[in-house]
Amino acid sequence: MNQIESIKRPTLHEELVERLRNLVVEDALKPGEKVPEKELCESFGVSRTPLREALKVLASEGFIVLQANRGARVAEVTRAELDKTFPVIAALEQLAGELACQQATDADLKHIEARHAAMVAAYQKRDRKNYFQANQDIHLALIRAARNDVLEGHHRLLAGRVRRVRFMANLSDERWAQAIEEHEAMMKELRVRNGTVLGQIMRQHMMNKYAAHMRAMDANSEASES
Amino acid sequence: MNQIESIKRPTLHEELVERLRNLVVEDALKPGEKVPEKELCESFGVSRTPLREALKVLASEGFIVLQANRGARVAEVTRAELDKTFPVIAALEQLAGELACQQATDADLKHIEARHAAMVAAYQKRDRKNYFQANQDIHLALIRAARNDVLEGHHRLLAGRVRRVRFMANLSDERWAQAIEEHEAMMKELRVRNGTVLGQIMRQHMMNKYAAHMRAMDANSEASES
DNA sequence: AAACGTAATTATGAATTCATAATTCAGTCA
DNA sequence: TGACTGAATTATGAATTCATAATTACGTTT
Repeated sequence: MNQIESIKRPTLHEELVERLRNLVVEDALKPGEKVPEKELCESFGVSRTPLREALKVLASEGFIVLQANRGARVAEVTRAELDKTFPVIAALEQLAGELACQQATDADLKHIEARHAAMVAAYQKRDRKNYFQANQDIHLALIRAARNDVLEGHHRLLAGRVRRVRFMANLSDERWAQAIEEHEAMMKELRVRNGTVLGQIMRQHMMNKYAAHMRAMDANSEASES
Repeated sequence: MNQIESIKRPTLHEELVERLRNLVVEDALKPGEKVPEKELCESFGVSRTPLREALKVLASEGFIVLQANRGARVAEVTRAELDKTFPVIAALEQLAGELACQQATDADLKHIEARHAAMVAAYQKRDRKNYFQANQDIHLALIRAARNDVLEGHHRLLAGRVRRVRFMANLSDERWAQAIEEHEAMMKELRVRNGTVLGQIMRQHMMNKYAAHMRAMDANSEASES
């Protein structure tokens, strides 16, 4: 009998890790804010034990910070931390690009082509929402196509840490156009399965994205300081 | 008043994470083995609560595997997993090499030179123990010199996962000589702070190490099967 | 004797309880 | 009035307790 659909009743703490991480990534819990242990227990209808287990895991993933006897706070995403994180993400994306060219199935390529077309269409309509969605799909699909779950896991963690920043990224027209060009170049290399070059482009693409975010952040903080 | 030496009394579960991880990495707890919750509690003199919190963290780091209602087992390090892990480590080492050339202090360089000399000396005496130690020091120092704690953290996790394999690696004479050559090449680039090339060499060095391990493993399993 | 089913035991997940560190707040004194 | 002291309150870390799932042991049946 083949696994119909293995009945998975995840344990409470696993469920909680998922849901709490979403609260952080989705920005329902704001950076620096205290994680209200008691209220979360009540709203989830669980006792403190599994919730605290989940907090320990979230802390080891870097989403929250534990202070002994002083509870948990949502980790701040500082400029310094972004400076450390983006290069690592970029390096992983490079590897993903290389592996994807070796490992991707025809179905993978087809799917990525489709999402790429959708992304370009969204760009032409200046439809930010669908652009972001398609963009994210493409990056995820490329990671997946690399068929390396260790890579995928570490990438997901790091990407989660900076997701908030990506959300608020209101990209400039120039950067938007440049991003599209970079994606076109990526598709070109992916089609001929040139992993080395695709990897290089993906890495550079991520670093450009990073630089654009930093410029936007600096501009913002200057504006608010004036 | 400047922090004299902030009194850090780590919480029990933090302490436990450290010590349990060491048990796994140092191979005191063997892969596939059940993690004896009760006995560990007794030997550490703590209750189940902090120990189980620690287990959750170890699981999220991939060192152990939790099965609902069936306890924890030490994660197996399968061939498939090594195939996934080494390329990621290699990619991170490449980044480390690049950053180290930008960020390393003179003290860093001096320290690495010293450890390199010690490693070569150990090689000439065919002193495996000191060779391994110096080798590990060099890799760690290069990572540290990159001054990127996100990179360092992820590298440490991944390296921990495969440490066991590295231990049992009884490297061949040819591979040993080749490794020394690669290290010489690394030092050459580090001295002139050529990050791009150092990164490439470090990545390739790690992949060669991986290939050597795989050959050794295959040879071993063939031998035991015959 | 082997295989199945059932009861007893054990181990696990989660709730609760307990001890103590941190915080709040009231009262005192400068 | 404002800063400091110390009691009261709250929150946190850890131990204990409880309910239940999993495993083992045992007896029955073929």
